[in-house]
Amino acid sequence: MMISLSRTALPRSFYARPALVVARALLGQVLVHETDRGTRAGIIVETEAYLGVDDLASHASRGRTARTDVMFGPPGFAYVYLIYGMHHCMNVVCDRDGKASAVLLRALQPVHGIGEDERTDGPGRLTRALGIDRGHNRVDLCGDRLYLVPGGKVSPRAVARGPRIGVDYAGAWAAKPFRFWIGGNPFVSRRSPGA
DNA sequence: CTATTGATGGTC
DNA sequence: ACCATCAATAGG
Repeated sequence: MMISLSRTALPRSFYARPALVVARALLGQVLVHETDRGTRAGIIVETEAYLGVDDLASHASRGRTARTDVMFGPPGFAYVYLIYGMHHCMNVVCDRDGKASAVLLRALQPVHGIGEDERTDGPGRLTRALGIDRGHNRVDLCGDRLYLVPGGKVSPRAVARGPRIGVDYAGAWAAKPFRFWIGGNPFVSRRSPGA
């Protein structure tokens, strides 16, 4: 099966919008990674929006550091970091240059190059299944190794929302419904009601 | 089935 | 000291 070429990748203008808009729009799109060992791809079925320096759940709220620098830059780049010493999380930088917002990719529906028994629900499993690690930090998603291509339409009725996972420390920001998933899709993480 | 815990390392 | 996590294990 042939997977789309990079020239069909979503343009930078797709990412140059507020994180909440991009988080919703990412549902149904296809994440593609061209690895040395072949192409791996999956449909995005769960995301979380991180809004900027005021969002206490966002790494950007601690200021611009070597780690968070990419979030403050132009949209359409990957922000990949290691969490709990073991798992990588992949984010997509969005909004305009200078606005530190991003969307965390939390779950995929396997499309190509992913093992039958391999799970893709949860941000750590997602990156492992696609072979994404810290070396992909700052990668341009408008390039030809790691990018997104358009997928099928997701009905607005199918989109579910809820609070983000694991951000209880973020005060009032923790309760805001900034997580999006495709209701009824069996590949969303099991902490998503209606999954 | 749910709840708890241990592994593990970069960031600040 | 703190985590945008996961898998294994213990408990009901």
